Amino acid sequence: MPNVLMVAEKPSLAASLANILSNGKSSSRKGFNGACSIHEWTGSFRNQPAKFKFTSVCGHINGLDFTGKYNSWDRCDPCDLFGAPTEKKEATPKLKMPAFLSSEARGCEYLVLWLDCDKEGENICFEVMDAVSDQIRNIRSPSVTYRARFSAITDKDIKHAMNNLVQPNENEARSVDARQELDLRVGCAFTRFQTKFFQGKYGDLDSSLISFGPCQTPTLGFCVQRHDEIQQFKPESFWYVQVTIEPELKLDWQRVRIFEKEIAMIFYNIVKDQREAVVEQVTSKDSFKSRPLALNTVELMRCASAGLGIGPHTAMQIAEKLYTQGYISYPRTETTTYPANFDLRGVLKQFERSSDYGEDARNILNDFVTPRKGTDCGDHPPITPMKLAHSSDFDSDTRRLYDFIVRHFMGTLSRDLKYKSTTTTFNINGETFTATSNVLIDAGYTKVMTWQAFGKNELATLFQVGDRVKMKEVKLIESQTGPPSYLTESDLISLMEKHGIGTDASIPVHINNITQRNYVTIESGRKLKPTTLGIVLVHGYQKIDPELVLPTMRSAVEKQLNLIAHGTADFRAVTKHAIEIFRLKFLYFVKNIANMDSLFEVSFSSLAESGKAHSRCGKCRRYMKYIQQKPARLHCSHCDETYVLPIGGIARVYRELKCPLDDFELLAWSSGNKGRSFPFCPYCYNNPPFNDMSRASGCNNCTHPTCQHSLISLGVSSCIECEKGVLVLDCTSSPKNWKLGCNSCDCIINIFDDAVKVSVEEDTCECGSQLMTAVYKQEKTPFPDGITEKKGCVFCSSEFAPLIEKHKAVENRRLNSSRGRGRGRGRSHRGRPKVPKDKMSQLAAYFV
DNA sequence: GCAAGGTC
Repeated sequence: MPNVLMVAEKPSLAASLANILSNGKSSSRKGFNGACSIHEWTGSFRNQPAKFKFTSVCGHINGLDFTGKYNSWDRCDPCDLFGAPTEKKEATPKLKMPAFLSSEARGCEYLVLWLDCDKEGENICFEVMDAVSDQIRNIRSPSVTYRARFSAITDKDIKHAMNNLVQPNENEARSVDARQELDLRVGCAFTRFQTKFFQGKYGDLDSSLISFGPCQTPTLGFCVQRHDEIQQFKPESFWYVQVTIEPELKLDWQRVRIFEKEIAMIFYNIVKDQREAVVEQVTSKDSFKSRPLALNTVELMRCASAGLGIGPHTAMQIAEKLYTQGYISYPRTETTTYPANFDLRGVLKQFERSSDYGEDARNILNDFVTPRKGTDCGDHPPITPMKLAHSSDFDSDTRRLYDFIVRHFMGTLSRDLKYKSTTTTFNINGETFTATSNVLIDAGYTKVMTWQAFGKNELATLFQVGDRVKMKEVKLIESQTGPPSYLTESDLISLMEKHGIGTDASIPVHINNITQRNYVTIESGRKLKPTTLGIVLVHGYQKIDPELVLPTMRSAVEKQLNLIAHGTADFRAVTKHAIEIFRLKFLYFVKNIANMDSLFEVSFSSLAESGKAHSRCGKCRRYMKYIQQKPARLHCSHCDETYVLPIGGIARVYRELKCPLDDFELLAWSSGNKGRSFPFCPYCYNNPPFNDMSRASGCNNCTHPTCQHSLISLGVSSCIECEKGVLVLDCTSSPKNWKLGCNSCDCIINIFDDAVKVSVEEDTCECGSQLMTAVYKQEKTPFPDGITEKKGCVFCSSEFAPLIEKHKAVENRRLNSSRGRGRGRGRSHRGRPKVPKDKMSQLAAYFV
């Protein structure tokens, strides 16, 4: 019997598709990666009996990244990224997706791809084929691999797809490859360039990363555009005639308002001395407010933000949780219409006995209305409740979001809100005024969606044509137009959706990004207010190349990519062309960065004027400034050079000692009390002097043969906790505290408390460690017979044992040492490197 | 330390 492997885009879909195709007769087991399940049954394939295996991936198997040095910010020019080699890497290594798929494909003859029917899904099809090609022969053959095309997760649609299998569309898949490549190259090049440029110049930038992206930047652009409208807004005065009649009712003027005072005065004079208003016309009409469409992701995010004050990122996290706990259906969908066979009543019935929703649910069941027809995007059914929850099941936000989903669902099955609108027209000496009265006829869906309830404004009196109504007061009122408010998050989501910026799944990510990067802040009412940094960036792009921030940029790129998807253009040609355009844009941006910089200059303070004098520069001997804001840096304003410092912790001046190589004053970095610490030279830290010393190294990694702070002078033994580290004597807080610190991991061993001097000797113990000497004052010596100085091994000498803090770890090492010794000595990077005989020739070889 | 797109 042939074996057929079928793969869906996510575990939940594999389960429901298997259930449909097996008529509920599949058996399930968990896959070895812990995330995916396999559903198996026997059925028929191409008119013969076959064994089916249905499993899934978790989205993309691979992601795109640069190779080797192109991932380093320091080892390549951002401009090189437009031509740098790239490679596919496992998107989530811990899922072991390729290995999992390959293992499940063993023994299978056929592959049927049930990935989502969009371009990303088509791309994942080829990722899956690639992953199983070592198990299934001729994977590219149209009689081996099939593609199921389905537009709804219904019995009928899925079985129809199974009976009408087609082939995966390579063009669509390639268009996604092109998008990935373009986004990677453009995003990383711009991000690295502008981050380095501005961080190297300004001390008070409140962002450790100044990112650029084809989605996040236009998203920020929307927020800044509104900010600009507010800034440019000029209030205008206007006037209107306000008539109050008896009984107390203010009428609406047909001219609404007039922007010239003199003209407004003319109308005021016409009306002001009148005593009566004559009713000219009374018209009534029935009006409706539509019940909502079934709920999709974007609408859920909009409502959560605008109605519940829950941001889209959080809203989706909560929805995800509600989904995995079985309270709601799958929360990521664009579809706003219920499938034909959806058991709407069945869902409602679950709420019949609820104290919160019972009465409404029963009313709706008794007066069932067919829901409105929305759009079927062929992905997932709309978001609906799946089972009744008790309010004690959830925290406050979860409860509110669940309540919204339940009420929205019931709202879609309710009647429209119906009301009667009556407009009365008054004539006052030739000027027309009106009064409108709305009378509720049927609250409809607002009975459940109470926040949309109808604000009544029924008139106390009903008028008839010909009535003469007594006027109480006439006023000429002056007012001013007001500026628009900042963009609400809900407005922003709508704008992104309209311009095709991001997808339902990535919209919250982009909004989150621009807040995390300090480009916008979220104000009350979830309004997005751009920060100085956000404003300056967008204005800068507008000065240099407005297309970089235009919302149409994304759709223009999509248009190019669609040429690939439709097979009308070659993948290589389109990608090459698009990359070249952005490369030129990048070069132009770099060349004209001064235009953006002039805006930064006004808003931020330069490194030279921020920070405080700290330690001396080795080149000019002047004091450099210490900028503590992240990322911490030293800046020499005379040499106009910036040196980055270790992340976190503090870097203090280390006894005014100097690096023998470059004359820079040494600093002692410390991550905090009892934490890691080491001395370092700020110049060497940024520009490693030796080939075997990597960037961002302290003196404890320096192979200078004679400097008293180097690894050569102070290294004691290989680390007891990690593979490649060396324990180095750390004197930075001596004589208060002596310790051995690993130059690679976090391992710290406190030694020789109260000693006045500790040193590392030239000779070694038989265990391979360097011998050490500890000197104490007479009154504090721990050694017997009043001896104040002793030489020995921190691991082997019995009189040292009580003076070493990390006994347990040390013991472990002892146990290991006999095993590890030979190995350790043989490897040059382990243990303390031997001091070379000819120091000068060794030194010469080290210099780059 | 970078993008955007899937999804866990």
